[in-house]
Amino acid sequence: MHQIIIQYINKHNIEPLTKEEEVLVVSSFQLKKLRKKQYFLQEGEVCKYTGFIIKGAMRQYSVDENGIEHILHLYTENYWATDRESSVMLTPSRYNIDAWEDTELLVISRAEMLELMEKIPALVRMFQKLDERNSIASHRRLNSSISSNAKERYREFAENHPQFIQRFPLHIIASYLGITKSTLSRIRAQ
Amino acid sequence: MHQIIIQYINKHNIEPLTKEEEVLVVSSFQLKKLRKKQYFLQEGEVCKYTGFIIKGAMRQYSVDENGIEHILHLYTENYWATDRESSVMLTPSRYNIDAWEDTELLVISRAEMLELMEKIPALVRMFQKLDERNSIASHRRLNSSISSNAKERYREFAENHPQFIQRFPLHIIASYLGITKSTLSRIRAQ
DNA sequence: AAAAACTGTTGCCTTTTGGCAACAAAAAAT
DNA sequence: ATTTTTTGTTGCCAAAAGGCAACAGTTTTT
Repeated sequence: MHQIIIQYINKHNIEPLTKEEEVLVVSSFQLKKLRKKQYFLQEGEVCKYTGFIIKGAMRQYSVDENGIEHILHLYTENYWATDRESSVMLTPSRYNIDAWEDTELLVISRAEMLELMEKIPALVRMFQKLDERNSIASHRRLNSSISSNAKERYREFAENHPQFIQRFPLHIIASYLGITKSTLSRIRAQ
Repeated sequence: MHQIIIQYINKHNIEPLTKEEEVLVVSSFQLKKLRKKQYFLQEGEVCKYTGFIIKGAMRQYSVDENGIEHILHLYTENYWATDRESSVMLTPSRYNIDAWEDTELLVISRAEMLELMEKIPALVRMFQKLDERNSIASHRRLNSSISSNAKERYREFAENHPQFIQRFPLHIIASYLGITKSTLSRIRAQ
């Protein structure tokens, strides 16, 4: 179980972790299991943990004043689930994160993560690379959002995230793209 | 001139830079002046440099197949201008970055930046903080983009970026928000 | 096995935004 | 000082997407 995250860290570094570092990592993360629909984070809470998904699927969303859910992030295996803003600034989150399927993740608090990063530079390098990659992905998503119509956005999404198409229903994907499920259905039919 | 970036780095660290580190920083960045409308980066080029803006304003945009510009980022003093994707992956950029006003920036290549970061941990910490802050800002912008209508997006933009309202005309801001200037004008009149 | 919940599609009407053009005022360039 | 360019607004019409509801098929739950 914890081997998965060791392999994941090693994949983002040239030198593999030492045995001591592996022991540190394993002892710092706790395995958490969520049932489908169970919350990892509810709006109004301060986000205290980051979770690395071993198995399953999750979603992060906000709910507007009309009760409509707006999905910002979808997660499957090897994704890190958190609300960074709440975690860093210690403010109540405006987001919810819950399990779309039964899900297993390795969870760590921010304080422990910071300690771990002090002790394991490979972890720091890994997160630097993830930040870089996420920054690039965000940038592309933003470009798509302001310069493409709904049909183009769906096409790009399908190209870039075929795995999400298989794991999530169309109304979830529609929300992630900022459109309604009936609009998405019509777009697919064109 | 270079003092500004020294102060900026120090602001993001607890301990100030040593004299040796300051000398290293100063000798690694070159001052570059751009006239209004002059490119920092043109689409199709690999982005070789990052620029820290000392004075002026810039914008980053893509141009669609109909020749319409879509603005992704606006920059003023203390912002870092670059196309990270092109820079990291060495691919031709799909974006343009140009000066909206006469602009002065301190410029460094990626290779030199990586060397400098090896030598100056404070720089690494600064960029980690910037990545964190940018990630949070991106997240908020994305949330706004998919869950708010144009009027709400403009209101949030005006609250969060009053300085941009003063430096950029409404058609630039409209494009940044993903709407047309006539729509923005109507929204403002409501 | 049956009932309930979920998913995806489609019809019809409304709302939001886009497209285009014209205009006036302000700012910039000459 | 004059001309040119830029900016912001507004009218009118078109297009894209939303809202709502209903339906059929599939999946999940009991």
